[in-house]
Amino acid sequence: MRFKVPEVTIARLSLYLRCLSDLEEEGIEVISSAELGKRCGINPAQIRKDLAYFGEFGTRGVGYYVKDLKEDIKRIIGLDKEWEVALVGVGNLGRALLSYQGFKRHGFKITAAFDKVVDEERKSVMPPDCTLYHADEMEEVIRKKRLKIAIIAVHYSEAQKVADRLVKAGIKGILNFAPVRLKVPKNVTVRHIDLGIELEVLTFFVAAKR
Amino acid sequence: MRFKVPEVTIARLSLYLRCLSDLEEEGIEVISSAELGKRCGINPAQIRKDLAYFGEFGTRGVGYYVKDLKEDIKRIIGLDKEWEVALVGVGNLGRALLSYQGFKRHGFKITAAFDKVVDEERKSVMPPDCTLYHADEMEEVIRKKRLKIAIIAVHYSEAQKVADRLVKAGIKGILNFAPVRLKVPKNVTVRHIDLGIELEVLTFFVAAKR
DNA sequence: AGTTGTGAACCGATTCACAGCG
DNA sequence: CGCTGTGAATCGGTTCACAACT
Repeated sequence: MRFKVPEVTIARLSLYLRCLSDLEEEGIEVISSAELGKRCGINPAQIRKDLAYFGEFGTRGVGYYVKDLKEDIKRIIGLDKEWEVALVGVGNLGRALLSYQGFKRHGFKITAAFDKVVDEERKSVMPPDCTLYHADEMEEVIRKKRLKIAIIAVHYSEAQKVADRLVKAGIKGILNFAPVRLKVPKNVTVRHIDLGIELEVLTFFVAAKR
Repeated sequence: MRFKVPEVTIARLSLYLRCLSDLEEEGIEVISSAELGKRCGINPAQIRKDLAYFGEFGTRGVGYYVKDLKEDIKRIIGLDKEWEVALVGVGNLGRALLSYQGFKRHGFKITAAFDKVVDEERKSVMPPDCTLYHADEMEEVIRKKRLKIAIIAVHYSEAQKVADRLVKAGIKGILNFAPVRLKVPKNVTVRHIDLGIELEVLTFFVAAKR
């Protein structure tokens, strides 16, 4: 890609990808940006601009070939191979993530989980391809397995420390569920999922409507 | 408030709130926007602008009184009272949310959970103040309890139907974990948490760095 | 004719820079 | 003097509108 691509563009590509999968299942082979836009609630010009960051994928006068565009977007995002992911923190949230079936569909697999406690209960919730390690082994396992993406699901008081260790071990992308803004080098990407903030935003708009 | 407030502003207020709580615990009584900005990684002018939507809270030449500002922001967001929340879907994710302790700290309490299946296993994971109802009772319970905020944690194929029912029952704010963009009337606020998209954004930026 | 790809216009949010005030 | 509050400048992303192309 020639220029800096905004994160929202990638988020939308991911959205288009899902929509294209649906279209494929419905047996639709060609789609215009106008129609795709209607389906996923995005302005058609926006769709064309998003794709333009990466090349030309459409046929003028026709539209986009669903199957081709789907493959192209997969390749752009980097979903043409499976990604192994590390999970740090096997509490309630961690367990929910471990049993979340959606990951596989997207080509992600949690292959290593870390916790300060390694007991039978936790071991029993591990899916087939995932091993539970003690937190002390984090750097070693991540290096050995060459993992690049990690999910932080620990208490917020630990999150920054965990992030520092992950980065040192070679992790380049972090999905953080702890309610703290992690500080990481710029060559590492972080996405924050903060339930508190989400709920408070809702609260404000609900409370305002009166 | 005089004008339309962007959602990001509220998200940041929520962030400031946390930071102010920390400051309070540390015994710091006054803080400048510059210092607060450094702490939570936000430009100081941004902080002042965000607050300016709602009034004047600082003292020129001094800064902001931590305790006062904290209370003011709480009041602005609508956190001066406790919010009862409905949860739809008691699968893995739903259970994780039920046991998530962070809600209380923010003044949220899940008081009603709904699922198509009402069994002993599910009942056993209910926290003290929360009752499990059959999905059929959704509208009735929400109306009776006057709930305004709901969390959707059902399969994506059900999510839009659930949303429609919630809106009809009087819900004004929805936190949606299902990977579909919900269509709701404009007087209803939706926040989407989409793990697939988050991971794919990470993937892109990680894959790009090579 | 129909739809893409894209420069130009637009819009909203962020940052700057300073006047205003304690 | 120092820091807030804010108008003006800037930036980045979205939408428009049309030329280019099939």
